[in-house]
Amino acid sequence: MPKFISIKASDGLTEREAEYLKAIFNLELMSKKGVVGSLEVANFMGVSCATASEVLKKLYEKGLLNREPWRGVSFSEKGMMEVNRILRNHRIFETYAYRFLSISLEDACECANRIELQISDKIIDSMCRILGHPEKCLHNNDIPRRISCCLRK
Amino acid sequence: MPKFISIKASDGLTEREAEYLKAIFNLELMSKKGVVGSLEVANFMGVSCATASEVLKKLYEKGLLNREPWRGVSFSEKGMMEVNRILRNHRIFETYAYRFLSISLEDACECANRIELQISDKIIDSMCRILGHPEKCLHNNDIPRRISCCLRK
DNA sequence: AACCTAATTTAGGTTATGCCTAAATTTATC
DNA sequence: GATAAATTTAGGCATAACCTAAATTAGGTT
Repeated sequence: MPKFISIKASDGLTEREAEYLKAIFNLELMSKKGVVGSLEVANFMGVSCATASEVLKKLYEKGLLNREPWRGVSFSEKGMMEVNRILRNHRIFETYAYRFLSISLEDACECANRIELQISDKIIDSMCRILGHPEKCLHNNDIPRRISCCLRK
Repeated sequence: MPKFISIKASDGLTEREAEYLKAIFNLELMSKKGVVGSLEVANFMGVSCATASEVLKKLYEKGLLNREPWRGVSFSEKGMMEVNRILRNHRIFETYAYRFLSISLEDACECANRIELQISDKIIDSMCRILGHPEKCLHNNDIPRRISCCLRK
């Protein structure tokens, strides 16, 4: 009879895996080929190629990435949704903290990084509504919408 | 040259260790003896005595608990500060989410549990100020103060 | 004082994450 | 077609969180 129920991270994604997803997202933006290789990920994350390769394989096995071995990875439908959810959480929270809690840009961003995986959809949607469903964050990046929240005509 | 700096949890406390700290806090409140034993912790956390004992020892080694072997543990100065910080974060966030984000009590509490370790002092202090430095949370528990924030005369 | 029991601790083992180096493999280029 | 660069596999290591089984200790009983 455990009286204490432990809280799990989102979707069986570890903190670290989420960081890799964000790395891949950034690299995909910059890259000309439509695909991201393990070396790029390794450099970005500061780990060895072997490690990067393993992680990419694992994220593929979790259905978050498409993978052509020896060529590279790209986001699957599911992976794109996941990374969008994380980016949305980050950017809405950051914007809210800046505008309503008088937190500096850097501090807001730093804290967003730490909670973006754990914070609940309901809270982000509420912040989003209060902010008027903004399209851009403070760094002028797009804020992904959630359909059930952002029905801005 | 890592371009990505990973975010660490507070004070080298793992998520799980923080849960144990909160368990000990609750048990200390309820207990008549001034000390909490491994069996109590084990039951509360839903783990074996052996596991509880190990964790208590580790938290002692980290300076968060006083420990009299074969008798039990209590909070050290440092441990009390840590658990107060966590409770403060939880209770301020929860109250803010309920009052300003129209989140239900249960949802607010559930999310507070997930972010209480990661959220920054600055954000909690800001929420605290906006709430007018409340003394009690929604469950009518005391909200620990931070000196630099809550100078309520 | 010796005993017994219940609580506690130690010892040794398991699984999963996240990393590594070194060795193989494939792709691409000259 | 050889060779260099990128990628992957194989095998290892450390740490977190657990476990069971075996010791150890404290406290109450006779």
